[in-house]
Amino acid sequence: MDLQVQFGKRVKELRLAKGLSQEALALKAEVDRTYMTSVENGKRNVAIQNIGKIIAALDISIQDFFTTDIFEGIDE
Amino acid sequence: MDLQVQFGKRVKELRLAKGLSQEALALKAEVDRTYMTSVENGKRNVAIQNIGKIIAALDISIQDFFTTDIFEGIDE
DNA sequence: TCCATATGTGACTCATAGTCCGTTGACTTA
DNA sequence: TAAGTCAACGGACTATGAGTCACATATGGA
Repeated sequence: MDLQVQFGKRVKELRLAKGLSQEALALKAEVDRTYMTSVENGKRNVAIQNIGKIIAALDISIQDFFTTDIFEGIDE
Repeated sequence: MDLQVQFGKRVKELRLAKGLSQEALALKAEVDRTYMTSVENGKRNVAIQNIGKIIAALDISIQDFFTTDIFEGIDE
């Protein structure tokens, strides 16, 4: 599985756990709603600045964000 | 401190620990030599695909890469 | 049925990610 | 004095990510 796909899955997982809509999270992260949609669906090769914004909006540390089975076994 | 700066520091730290030159790591990660320099110096807003390539070239898991004090306290 | 909320998609512009050519300076070894 | 390795930088270039929009779809409630 592609890393950008894994990233999207993780974002969606954490967003749903917080009971937020894509739009609410996008607002908090200061990105466009449709951009957030494509990130969650693994369509975007997100750059690290936006990764930081999104993780911060999820109220989780970088460490905790990446510490999950989703990121086991990167194909690349 | 900026996330892309923290990322660069972490890459450099792990690269030196492995005794690799920037060029050797760049070759392994399949990115440009000059690009690796600017990444380590926090000048690049690296996209997640290249983050994956670089971390893989460092022979470390995503989890372990981000589990370090360097990533404590993101300003964003 | 109508309306609001939530999500997804294709296309677009523009800034920049990333490559490839080279140079320079610091350091090391011969 | 070379001659080599390494890190950093720069200019020019191409590929692609950032950011936005119109529009579509699905759902649930009044």
